[in-house]
Amino acid sequence: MTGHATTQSQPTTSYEAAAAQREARFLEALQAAGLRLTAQRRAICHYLARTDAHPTAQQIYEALKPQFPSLSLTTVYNTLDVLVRLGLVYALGGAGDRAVHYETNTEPHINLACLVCHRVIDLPMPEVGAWRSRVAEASGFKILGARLVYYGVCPECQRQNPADDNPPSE
Amino acid sequence: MTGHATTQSQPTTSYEAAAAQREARFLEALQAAGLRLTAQRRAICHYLARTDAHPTAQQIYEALKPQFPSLSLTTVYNTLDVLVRLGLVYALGGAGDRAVHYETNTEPHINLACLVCHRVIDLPMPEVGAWRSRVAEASGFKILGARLVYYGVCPECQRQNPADDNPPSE
DNA sequence: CTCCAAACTTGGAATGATTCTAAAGTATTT
DNA sequence: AAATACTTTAGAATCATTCCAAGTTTGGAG
Ligand SMILES: [Mn+2]
Ligand SMILES: [Mn+2]
Ligand SMILES: [Zn+2]
Ligand SMILES: [Zn+2]
Repeated sequence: MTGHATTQSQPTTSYEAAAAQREARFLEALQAAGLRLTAQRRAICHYLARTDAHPTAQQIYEALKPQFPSLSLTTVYNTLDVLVRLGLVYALGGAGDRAVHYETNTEPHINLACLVCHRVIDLPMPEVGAWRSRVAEASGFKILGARLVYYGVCPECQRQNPADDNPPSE
Repeated sequence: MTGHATTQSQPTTSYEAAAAQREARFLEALQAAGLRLTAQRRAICHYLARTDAHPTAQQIYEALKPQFPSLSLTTVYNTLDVLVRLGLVYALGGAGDRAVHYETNTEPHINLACLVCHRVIDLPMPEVGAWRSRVAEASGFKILGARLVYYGVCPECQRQNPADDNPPSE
């Protein structure tokens, strides 16, 4: 949408277009699953469609609370559960903190979790695309999501703790 | 060891030989890290070197408790932390239960976690071997472990709950 | 061999993310 | 409008994991 394409679609616009599309996919899937599109669910999908930060339930809650004071953390958990069960969002597990980080980027990639600063970044990796179906076929599993994560210490944190050779474990 | 090789090493023997070798690697690494080889750590390494079941801390504790009544769950956690920090064991995260499952198989493979029965099985995948270093190089991360997991429903659990389309999420 | 300090283990208490529950709110259907 | 089916919400309950203080064990110095 908004595809003026004067010379090239502006970064901002193209980003928002992609986000909107992703959000629409979420909402359609919820609807298709027979669920209602409540304001809470919309807000959460809106947020998820626009982050690449692998947030925790708590982070989503805090981000939305100001604009949506009645929102409850339980609803965030419930909605994430639904989205994970529909395979729209992946549950990645902890990153040094004890909270589950969620992932909305279903493009083939590997995640890198820093056990020190608890950030998770993406590393594109097209080869990964082939695995899912291969794994499903080879195992007979009904696959709902993936957790493709390498964990360790990011470059920044390595610089800040050159001596410390003992970061937390999970 | 025990390499009689009458005609071929017996399955049992070869399995035990591999396990013993893996255990030795654990113990050597602990020692190399300047840590003491206590009876508790030995017991835990012995157990880990011989399972392919991706156990939780609690499961390890319960398995060892009868033979080692004084063992404490805290020690199991502490030892797992050490092993994870040394990169000898990987922390895989939950499998439908809320507990972290640990992994001792450092051969390149993908894990499949069943969200219903909470079992995790291995799927060999040699290609995976190349990533770790590739990922490290591309990102600058110091990598300590991996969590290469697809989660869903195993064939057995699919059979038992044919109708149920809604397994738990994490 | 004896003694000391450092390294370890242990049981119990504390933490805190996630789950559960019951009550109240909202949409949908009759 | 009333009944019904879904949802949200606040607060309590869980329970895996972490923290802590105290008691043990270990390796080495003397
Ligand atoms: Mn990602
Ligand atoms: Mn495995
Ligand atoms: Zn970091
Ligand atoms: Zn199963």
